[in-house]
Amino acid sequence: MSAKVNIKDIAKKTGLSTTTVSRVLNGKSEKYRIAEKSKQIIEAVALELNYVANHFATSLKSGKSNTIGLIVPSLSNPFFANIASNINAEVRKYGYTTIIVDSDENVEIEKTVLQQFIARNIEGLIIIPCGKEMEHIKNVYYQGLPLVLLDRYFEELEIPYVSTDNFEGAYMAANLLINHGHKSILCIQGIVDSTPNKLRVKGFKQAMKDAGIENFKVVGDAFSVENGYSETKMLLQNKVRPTAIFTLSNTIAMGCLKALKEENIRIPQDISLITFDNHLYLDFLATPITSIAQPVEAICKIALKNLISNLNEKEKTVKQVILKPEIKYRESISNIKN
Amino acid sequence: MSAKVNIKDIAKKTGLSTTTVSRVLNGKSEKYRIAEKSKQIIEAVALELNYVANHFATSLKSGKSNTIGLIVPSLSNPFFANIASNINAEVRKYGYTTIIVDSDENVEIEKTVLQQFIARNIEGLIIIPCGKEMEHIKNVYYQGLPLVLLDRYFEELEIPYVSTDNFEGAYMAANLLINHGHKSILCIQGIVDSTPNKLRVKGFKQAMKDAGIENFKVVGDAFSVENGYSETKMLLQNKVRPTAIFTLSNTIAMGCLKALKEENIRIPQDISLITFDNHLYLDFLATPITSIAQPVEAICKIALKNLISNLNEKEKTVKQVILKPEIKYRESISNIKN
DNA sequence: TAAATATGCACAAACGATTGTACAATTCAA
DNA sequence: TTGAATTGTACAATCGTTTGTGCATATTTA
Repeated sequence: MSAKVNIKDIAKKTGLSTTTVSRVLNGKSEKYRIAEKSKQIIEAVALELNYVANHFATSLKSGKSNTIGLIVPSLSNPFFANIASNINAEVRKYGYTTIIVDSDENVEIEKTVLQQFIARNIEGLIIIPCGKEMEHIKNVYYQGLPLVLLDRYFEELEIPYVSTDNFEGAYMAANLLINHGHKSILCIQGIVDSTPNKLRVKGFKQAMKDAGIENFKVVGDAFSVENGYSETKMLLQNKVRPTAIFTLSNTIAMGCLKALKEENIRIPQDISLITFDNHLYLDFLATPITSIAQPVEAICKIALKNLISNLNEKEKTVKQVILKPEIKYRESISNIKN
Repeated sequence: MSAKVNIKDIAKKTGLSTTTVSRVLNGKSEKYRIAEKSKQIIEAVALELNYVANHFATSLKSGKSNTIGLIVPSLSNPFFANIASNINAEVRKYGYTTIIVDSDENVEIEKTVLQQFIARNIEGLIIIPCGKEMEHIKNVYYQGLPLVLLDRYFEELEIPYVSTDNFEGAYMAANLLINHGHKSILCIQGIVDSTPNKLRVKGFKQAMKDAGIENFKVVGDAFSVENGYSETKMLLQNKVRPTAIFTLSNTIAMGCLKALKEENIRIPQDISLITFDNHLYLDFLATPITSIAQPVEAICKIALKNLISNLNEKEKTVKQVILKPEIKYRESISNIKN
């Protein structure tokens, strides 16, 4: 990188002091009564030399970074990628810059990134945690860093979050199956210890219980395509199969689909399927898959509004928001009533 | 944010100087013969106070940021999200941190982000440009910032890039259609001025020409779902329809699919379809869509290897790499020969 | 015309970390 | 016992900005 121009270079070239240069370049020429002529000269030279203020120096001095950090567990998951895209656009509206990092569903990476973010003086943090540990997040929160959890949160903490009503969503999904006469259902779950997963499983079980159904199973352990695939494969080894599957994420559904296809199991004739998370492609599948859609845009907007308001005020208002999911009715559930 | 601990706090608490603290914390205690006892005390206190070095100060002093910037046009496009995820993981292996930013297919945002990256002293840049302008990218490149273009590049410049053989890919795709007897083909393109688009269109046209077919059209103007949708909708207004469609990206294909479905056009019975870009879900569609797969992982790995080698050496070696695409044969093309 | 006010700008300290060098204290050799 | 060598640490400058304050010079007022 060729030597970058700094404020000193401009000062030298214009014959003015760095003070004056700085003031002009920060739009404070009025306040400090810099002569119009000086102002123009400085601006011209800055333009000519292609000056860009060193962010480190600025931030070091001001303590402000104008940056919001975003940690997502995996950008290759369209659900999270979509969130990242939304957050990115929304953050820009507020005049901040987003730094997005992918933690790869790895708590250690998550911790490291958190440290880096702190070292970079981020002003606010939006995080979709891996979900296995919370100590490090709790720490930075109590140290005063404004943050909002997205999607995955920790029920027992007072940290702000915006998420979907996972219990309700799962309950709705299970109920839909039940209402179509399904009495033997398999639920393929994601990360066992994560709150959304726990609540989804809880909602699922509650629906089963309320309907007096005991023939159900919950398997799996990751929000991944592989997990959906292998669990479905294993399922299909058995002679006795459930009549319906409920996958707790779009990635799991994708893996499930793959396994079903390999074994030539048709949806919904041979088995019914419903999944958490919506996506455009679900409409175009061999059988469009009924899904529980999370209000992603609203989640992002609210999270950011929440965060920004905490950024500006010294007092923190803790807001924990749960939004209602919505069923996208498609054709993957067969009615087997009687 | 409660006052962060700095090196001074540790110095005060240990009764040692900031110099000594800094040296210990940077693993230079050997070099400067810091007493083992001092070292242990400092390390203990740093741990206790939860010290994190201020990245701005460090970088300001050293001029190093240990950061690679990545600009993608849209994270909601799975193709780019996937690249981001790959790059992120790959960069970590080299000990750097990735900062990902979404330019929203907006050149102005791209320019702004570039400035911010420079202000943040990024050491290397990977960029998938919006594709409409190149001046700003050219400038930073010639100022000495190591960078690699991904996917979209500029043929006439000597800037390094890694991309797919777009001409070849499109030629293969068109040829596949032709070999199945198609003589009336519609191509829905993306951003008209972008290199990949131009080359794909060129490959498409060349195949047509080589086969002596003149009944083809190229329409559209964006790598977006909307573009695919509206172009297909418009197409379907006509009485005379092509027998096949070639979409130049997965997003366009998605929109096309939507329109076809709305109009109850079946694939491949009523119309055949082939698309650029591969994705897992293409396998599970009503009719699995044949696609031209780009070697995403390889692209990312090579790009990064390329970038890192330029990071370490003062001399820049310009590498422009074109990788071969691959056809993923699925069931969306009907044979209408004779 | 002298005093008061306004105008335009620069000095120097500070942000937090790093580092060449200098210096005091300890140990060693003779 | 004294000078040399070794050991352990601190001083102070520096990175590029920002900013409170103060000092000239110019302008206005009476």
